Amino acid sequence: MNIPSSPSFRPLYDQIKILITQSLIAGEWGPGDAIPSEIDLATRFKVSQGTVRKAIDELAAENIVIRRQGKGTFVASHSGERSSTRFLRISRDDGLAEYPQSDLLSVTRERAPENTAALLELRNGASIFCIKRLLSFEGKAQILDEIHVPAASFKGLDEHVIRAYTGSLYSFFESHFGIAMIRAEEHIKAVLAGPDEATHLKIAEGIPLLRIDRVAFTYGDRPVEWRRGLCHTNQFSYVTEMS
Amino acid sequence: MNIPSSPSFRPLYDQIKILITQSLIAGEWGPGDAIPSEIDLATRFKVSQGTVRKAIDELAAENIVIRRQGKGTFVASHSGERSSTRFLRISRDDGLAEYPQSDLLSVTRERAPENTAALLELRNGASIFCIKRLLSFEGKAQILDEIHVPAASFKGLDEHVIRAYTGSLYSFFESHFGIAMIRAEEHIKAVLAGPDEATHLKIAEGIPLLRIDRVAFTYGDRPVEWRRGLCHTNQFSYVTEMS
DNA sequence: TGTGTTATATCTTATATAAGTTATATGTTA
DNA sequence: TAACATATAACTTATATAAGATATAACACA
Repeated sequence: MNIPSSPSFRPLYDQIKILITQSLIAGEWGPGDAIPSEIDLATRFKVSQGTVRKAIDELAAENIVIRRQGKGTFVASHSGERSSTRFLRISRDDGLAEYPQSDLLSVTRERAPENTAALLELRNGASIFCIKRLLSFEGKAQILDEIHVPAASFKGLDEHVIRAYTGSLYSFFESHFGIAMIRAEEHIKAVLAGPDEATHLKIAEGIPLLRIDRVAFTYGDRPVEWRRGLCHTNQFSYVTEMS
Repeated sequence: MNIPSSPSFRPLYDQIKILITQSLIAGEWGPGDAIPSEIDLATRFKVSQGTVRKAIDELAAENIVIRRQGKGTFVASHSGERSSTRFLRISRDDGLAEYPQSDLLSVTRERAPENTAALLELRNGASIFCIKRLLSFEGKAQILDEIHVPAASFKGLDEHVIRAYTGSLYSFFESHFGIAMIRAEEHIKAVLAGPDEATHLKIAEGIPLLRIDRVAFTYGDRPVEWRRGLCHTNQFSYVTEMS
């Protein structure tokens, strides 16, 4: 029990939310799975259905779970048609965002420099994987990505397993490593294409690009990926909404 | 009443939400005002407090109203410390986002070209105001803005009234024209500084800039502003979050 | 192929208690 | 008396429970 007004006071529904999140962390239910019904959870946690409901409502608002009337509540996943573009904010100026073609350039194992280690909350020099890839829309290269993940959490990752997988990278992370990305922060700047970008994106040096830095988090706000994307925005835009 | 399963079926709380929104459109309560208490609204709309609560919950989630325990529920406003940076996604690489200094360059009355008219849902050639300004952080010019609003909704806008106002532009729009911005969509590209940008931002031509196109909406998803910002991202980033 | 059953989330109402805010009344003290 | 502190009351939203009706989906079975 919790004493109201005590410094550590949390409403019941918030405690339930934490308990559900802990089960997600523990892997009791994986991405795509149905979690127990509201009534079952209410029984399990010895609270009313309404309290469970409020907890699930908040998790649904954060896109951690998906509610489907009549079916149940499911752990959010990056697999599936709609989910694959959930974290992809680049779309064609004229129309809709289709998932791009991904071409793997390299997968290397490296030691995390200070900056990367700090962002991923690792110690300096921790082992990380660095994935380089090229995203193309309709055959035209648009985004050059450099993706860093802690090796400890992605054991067994190499070029072959990535190539063998068809689908988005986050969907791959889910199915092979049980790591679900639920939130990301991006910092965007405008930069000029250097020799490397020019080669891969088949553009001239000095063309302006978006440099999109992202830190992605899994359950419990644990950072598990840092990436830098260089994006050619000739016929594409980075789209976002605010309120 | 509403027949469930009919094509136009809306849950009660959603209908209440629409009614509250209509009162906002009608100006029954302006930005910063308290709306009636949940119990008062429940009486007025002849539904239970819980239903009103759910409607207000959603409006609060959309940042249309702000709930304050013990005080009441207030119409969201761009006035005030925290609110002024609500739509400002540019922040210093090292730290927090302070509200920048604004230097007005010009205010002109123009005829909306096709593109602008479409975005603002006006007829071609409709009268619009065009505001040009420069935003500076700590004395350093960073963003060159070109802002377009329909003249019909912003009667009496001119250089003098803008200059006379201290505070954010959206706060000004609220207090002088009763127009509250509640949502915005942005499309971002990387471009090169041209002569005009170079002059105002005090940079060389060819420096990469973010080009941020925004359409902002008021109650009922009515577009009332289109702006293009050109932003120098040497020491600043465009920051965004997704989930 | 239907048709009913069951399980799920969703919606609506009702009630009660907790907790934050403000104004007012009531002291208490200088 | 005047200034200040404290208690109380009245209002607000926030939290929690309960119960019933409805919408949607899946499945068993005739």
